[in-house]
Amino acid sequence: MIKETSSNAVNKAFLLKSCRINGALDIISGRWKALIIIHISENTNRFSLLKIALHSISDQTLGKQIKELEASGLIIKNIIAEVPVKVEYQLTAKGEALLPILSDLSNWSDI
Amino acid sequence: MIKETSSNAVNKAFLLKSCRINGALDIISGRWKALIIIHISENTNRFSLLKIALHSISDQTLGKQIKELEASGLIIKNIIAEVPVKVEYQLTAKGEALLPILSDLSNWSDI
DNA sequence: CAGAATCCCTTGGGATACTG
DNA sequence: CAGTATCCCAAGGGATTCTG
Repeated sequence: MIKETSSNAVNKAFLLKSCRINGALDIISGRWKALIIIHISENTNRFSLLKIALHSISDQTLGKQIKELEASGLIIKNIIAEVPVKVEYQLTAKGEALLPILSDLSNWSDI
Repeated sequence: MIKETSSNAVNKAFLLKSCRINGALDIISGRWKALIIIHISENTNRFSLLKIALHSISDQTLGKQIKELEASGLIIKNIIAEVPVKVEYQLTAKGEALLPILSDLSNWSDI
């Protein structure tokens, strides 16, 4: 058994960190995901509103990206039983927590 | 001419911000880019060292990602005229500025 | 209105081999 | 050592059409 040196500990921590960063980037690096999150945070929170806001997106693509964001636990959908049916999306706590990071990224790209 | 209402101003600012976020994500969302930046920041700063650190990467892919990071202004290469030639990469100020954001992302993905 | 089904096409990343 | 050249494949995203 190899003794756990501090170097090993650092490497493990580093490895873990690396994995998490890639995971995080996987979650938000879809072509529209960051934008969708920002829009929802500003109450552009319905399918048709998002479609207008992201004017060059197709139904299909918007649907997919929304689904993936749901699966990642960043947004949840509220189905309001009216006729016609109405659906609103909102950010989860995790989704909210992403907002300041996106803001940092936006500022960073100005450097 | 439409008068510049505060609503318009907000929309413009929002649009600008959106574009920047997508630009930022384009820059760092390559499969290996965040990892390469972190490794270089910890002095894993040569082609062969990076290849070892990212053990499942091919020469070709590593070369491409490095080139794109250079083109984005996140890293620069120092060619040291020895025989055989030696090349070291280092982060630019912009590259350095990305590190805390990547750290935030890493922490965020734990939520 | 809010999507799902199907089909298609571009692109990112990988394998292998070669070079200054 | 530090790459480049060529070729290839899977997958993400788009267009169109259809539905509860």
